[in-house]
Amino acid sequence: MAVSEGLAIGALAQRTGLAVSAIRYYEAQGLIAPWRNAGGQRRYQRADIRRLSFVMIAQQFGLTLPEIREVLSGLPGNRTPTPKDWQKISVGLRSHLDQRIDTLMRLRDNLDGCIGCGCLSLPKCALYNPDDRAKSHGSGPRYLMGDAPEA
Amino acid sequence: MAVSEGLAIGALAQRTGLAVSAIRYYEAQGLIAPWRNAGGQRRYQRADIRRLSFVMIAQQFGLTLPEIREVLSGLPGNRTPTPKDWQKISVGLRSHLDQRIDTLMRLRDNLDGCIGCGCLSLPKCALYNPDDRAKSHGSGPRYLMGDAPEA
DNA sequence: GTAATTTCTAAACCTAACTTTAGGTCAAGA
DNA sequence: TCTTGACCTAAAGTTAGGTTTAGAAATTAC
Repeated sequence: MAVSEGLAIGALAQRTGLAVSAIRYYEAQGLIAPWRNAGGQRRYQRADIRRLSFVMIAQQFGLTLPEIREVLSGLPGNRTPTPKDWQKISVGLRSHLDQRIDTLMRLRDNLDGCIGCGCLSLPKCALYNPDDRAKSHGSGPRYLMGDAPEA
Repeated sequence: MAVSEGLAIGALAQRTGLAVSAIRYYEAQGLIAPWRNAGGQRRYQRADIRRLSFVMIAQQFGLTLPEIREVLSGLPGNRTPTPKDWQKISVGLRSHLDQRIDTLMRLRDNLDGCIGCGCLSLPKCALYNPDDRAKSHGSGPRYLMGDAPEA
């Protein structure tokens, strides 16, 4: 009944649509930091709903959890973030997204060229060296093109 | 010295830039089918260089290995694929790529709206329900939005 | 006051796309 | 022929992003 006992993890899960296990996992990854009540259970602020929403959106944009943590570190630590604060860090997302779109459009253009010439033969094909490393740490052949482990 | 003893796996690896282990893995996934020489070693056709190139390119486009296998099944099985054959299956890639670009552009537009309003609060935010399931089986919260396991 | 929920931690499991390791076989050059 | 380097298989390890399980403690509901 107290105004500010905070949300239990289950309640936060319901509000965000995330699984309880996912929320705990995000905490382990440093994306969210609840406090503990007397019994050792996690309690969250209402602002954390928004924080997790941001995490989910950033994921749709293709950011990894470490990247999202980085972006979130742009929020003030000493007070509840304002809409202005959120807008500020959202701008970073926008440029990330722009880059991804650029990359894909470049790939598409190259593919158009290749459909025309039927090449697809290495190393002549332009598709083969789209000169961006955007995909470098995703899936796909792990050590392709200079991304090899040391030694 | 025979004209057609085929490429050993190491040679194919060098031509494509793939790791030997990756090529064996692709075989296990049904993406490529070498024959065996008398000693049981894998031998490849020169056309397989192009086949693996296609695999790598399709991966950059975001296709999974099963999807790539599916696309490759559009090639003739009884003869070496011609440039025309490659062009034919490349068209499918083009539409896949178009979809991905569309999705991202839609996300970007929504983000622009959200930067304006500072919302990011569920479930009002448009970013939250970009009404496409493109991301559904990628990474991210696994059972988000109706993608739950049975029972 | 007790039963039913929630929550807790730690550790194991999951998928995709590979790599690494271990123990042995094949092939090519001197 | 002998030796080195390439190749073989099967199984285990890796990373990201979580989920599942097990056993115990806290909370809530009646």
